[in-house]
Amino acid sequence: MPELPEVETIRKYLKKEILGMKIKKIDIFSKKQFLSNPKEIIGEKILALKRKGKLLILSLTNRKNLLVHLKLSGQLIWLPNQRINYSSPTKRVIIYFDGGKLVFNEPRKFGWLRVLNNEGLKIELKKIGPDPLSKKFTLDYLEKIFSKSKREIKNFLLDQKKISGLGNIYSSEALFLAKIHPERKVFSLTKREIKRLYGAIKMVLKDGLKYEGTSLRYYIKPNGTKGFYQEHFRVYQREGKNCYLCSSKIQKIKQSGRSTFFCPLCQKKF
DNA sequence: AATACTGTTCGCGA
DNA sequence: CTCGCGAACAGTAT
Repeated sequence: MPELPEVETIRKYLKKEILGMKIKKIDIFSKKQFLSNPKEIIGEKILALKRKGKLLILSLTNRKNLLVHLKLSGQLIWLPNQRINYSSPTKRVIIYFDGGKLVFNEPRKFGWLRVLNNEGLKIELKKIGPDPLSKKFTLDYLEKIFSKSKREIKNFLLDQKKISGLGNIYSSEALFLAKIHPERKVFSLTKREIKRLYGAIKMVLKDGLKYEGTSLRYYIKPNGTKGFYQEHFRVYQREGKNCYLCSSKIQKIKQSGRSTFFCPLCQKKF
C-alpha cells in the first residue's frame, strides 16, 4: 500500500493531532512488529513528525525516534478520546496520548515500529536513497545513478537504496508520464529521457499527495477516510483500457514478479 | 477447492 | 558489488 504520498499524507494528518503530545502508554498485540522496548519512549513528547521515503519518523524529547514502516497493509488511525466505539481485529499496536490513541492496524503483519536514538536513526537513513521531494534529489544525482546500472528502469525505480519513496503504483505512473518503456535498461536512457523522468517522478508524487494518496485495499488516512488518487491512474490497473493520450490498449507485464502497466505506443521500447 | 493475486523489503545464492 | 527470487503474512479474486 503506502508509498511516499500515502506516508506523507499520514504524517501531515498526524502532525495536527499529536505534535507536542506525551506518550502515556503502549499496548502491543503483535510482539514481532514492535522491535524495541516500549519503555524507551513512555512519558516522552512528540517533538516533530518527519519522513524519508516510506518511513515515518516521530522524533521524541529524549533524543529518540519512533520509526514506523507500514509495508503493504499498515494503517495508522487516530482516535480522539471522545471516539471510543472503534475496534479492529487486526490492531497490532496502540499508542496512548493525553488526547486520544493512535492505532497501528496491519492485517498482513509485515510492518513494524522500532525505536532508534538520533545516531542510530542517522545510520538507518543513510541506507536509503534521497527522497524525491527533498533537495538532495537532483537531476545530476539521477544521471549519476542511472549511468551505471544494467537493470530495467521499472525495477530500478523500486530500489529504495537508490531513490526512496516510489512503489509499484507511482513508478508505473511516472514512466508513463515520462514516455519511457518500463523494460528499458537504465544506462540506455538519454539525457532528455532522464530529465523527463526526473520531472515525472516529482509530478506523480505531488499529484498523489494532492489527492491524499491511493486507496486500493487497505490504505486510509488517520481520520478513517480514503485517498482518491486511484481515480486518477493513467496506467496502473488499467490493463486493456484505452490510453488517455493515444487510445492504445494499456498493457500489463511482470517484472521481477511484480505487475507493471504501460502504454505500448506512448512508451516505445526502441 | 486450489491457485494466484496484492501497495514492501530482506536475505540468500548466482 | 549487483540482481532476481522467495519468504515473511493475510485476505480476496479467479
